[in-house]
Amino acid sequence: MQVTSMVEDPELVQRRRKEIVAAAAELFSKQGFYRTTIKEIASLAGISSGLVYQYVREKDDLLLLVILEVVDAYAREIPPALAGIDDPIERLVATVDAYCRVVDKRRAATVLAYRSTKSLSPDRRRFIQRRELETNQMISAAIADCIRSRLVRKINVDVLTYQIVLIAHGWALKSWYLKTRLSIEQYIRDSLDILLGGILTPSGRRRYAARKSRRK
Amino acid sequence: MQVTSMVEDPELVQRRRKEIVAAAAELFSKQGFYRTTIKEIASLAGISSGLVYQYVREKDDLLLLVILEVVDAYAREIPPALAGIDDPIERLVATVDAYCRVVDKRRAATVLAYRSTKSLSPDRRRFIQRRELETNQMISAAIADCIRSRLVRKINVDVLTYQIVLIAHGWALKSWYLKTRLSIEQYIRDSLDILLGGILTPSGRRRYAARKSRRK
DNA sequence: TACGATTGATTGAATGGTCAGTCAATTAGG
DNA sequence: CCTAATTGACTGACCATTCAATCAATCGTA
Repeated sequence: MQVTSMVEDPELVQRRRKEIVAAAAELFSKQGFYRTTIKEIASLAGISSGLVYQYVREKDDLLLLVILEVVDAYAREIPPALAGIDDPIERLVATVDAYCRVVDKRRAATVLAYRSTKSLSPDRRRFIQRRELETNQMISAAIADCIRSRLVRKINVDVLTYQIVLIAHGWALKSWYLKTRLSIEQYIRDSLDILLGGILTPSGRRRYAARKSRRK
Repeated sequence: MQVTSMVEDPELVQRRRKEIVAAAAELFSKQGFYRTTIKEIASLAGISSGLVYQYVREKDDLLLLVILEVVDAYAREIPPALAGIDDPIERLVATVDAYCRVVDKRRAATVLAYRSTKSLSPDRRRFIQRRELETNQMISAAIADCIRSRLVRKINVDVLTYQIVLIAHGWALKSWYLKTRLSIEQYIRDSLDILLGGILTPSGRRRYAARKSRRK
């Protein structure tokens, strides 16, 4: 599970790993995991191919480290964005905003995570998924808060949480289209407008309510 | 761009390709593109490895055919679900419902499409993206209809379209979590409830409106 | 009808290239 | 000098792709 290194000096291990993982992230994002060779990674990191294996046991380790980087960035960068915000709605908005911005900063890596999580060993995949759930937990908490204060009605928290996660990830996954039409600011604004403003007009609401009672 | 075959008889080509692509889809979904060998595909399809190359020029062709299958399924199966539905809201609901169900039937293949589209040549990737846009067009049309009839307010159609696409795809992408907690029927119902019912309570709406005017 | 010739499908062994991972030799710094 | 870090040539496996050989079906002709 843990990735082990042959080198003793922990400071050196940290520095070198950072360089290697950065190089790996760049190449994996651009070319994909399987099309990237250790030689390429090493040369981009400015070291020899053999040295990589002093800091990592196998190529798969690099994939784990790269994906972990992304997932941790989410967990690391969202909380500070909420600091000092009390109103539940404001917190929810800030969460969505922060999540989208973290993803925006790491679009390529986010897409990589989607492409490659399945290439991890089952153990490691589960490990990443657990981390992902921890991030989602922050979103769920913000939603639950809103419900507790009666600002949001009792919708399915899991489903809304994933809608938000997917809105954020969607900015990376579909950036080939979205980026040609919107800035991240507009995307966040319009997404929140749909989510919080609701989409129906008063007459739409009447129609929808009628439909619902008909279905009963 | 087109995938060519060495075999003359078009009937045979169609039958064999169907077998080969089905085998490829199954193995690519389970093991990923790069971990799957032509030998495995051939033996699952009940033929020799050499024969595969009579129906396909290279391994990459198989990936294109497999992904095309999925994307086409969307375009093929959504329209019939809308037949005879006139009310714009009902059409929108039916579109979301149909899309989610198509994805549900092809969860593994949908995930595969996300994992592997980047492994296609740029030309082929663009080709698939164009197909995807055609599918999205159906969703956008349903939304635009609702707006035209004043049942939905003037939200950003592109953004809402992608929210819906991602809700549908999300069922496949996050099925490792969602499937343990919901059935597809519940997922569709709860997603629509959030989307159409809106999430805010009256007091939430007041709060949100106040926030918006403050921002101006 | 019979049977050699032709065509096209099919097989699977052989080829060639690629790369992950290893290790003996070299370097640097303490 | 030691010792840990570093190099890069090397190895062994693996696998996409090719191709010579086989097989089955159909055709043409007597």
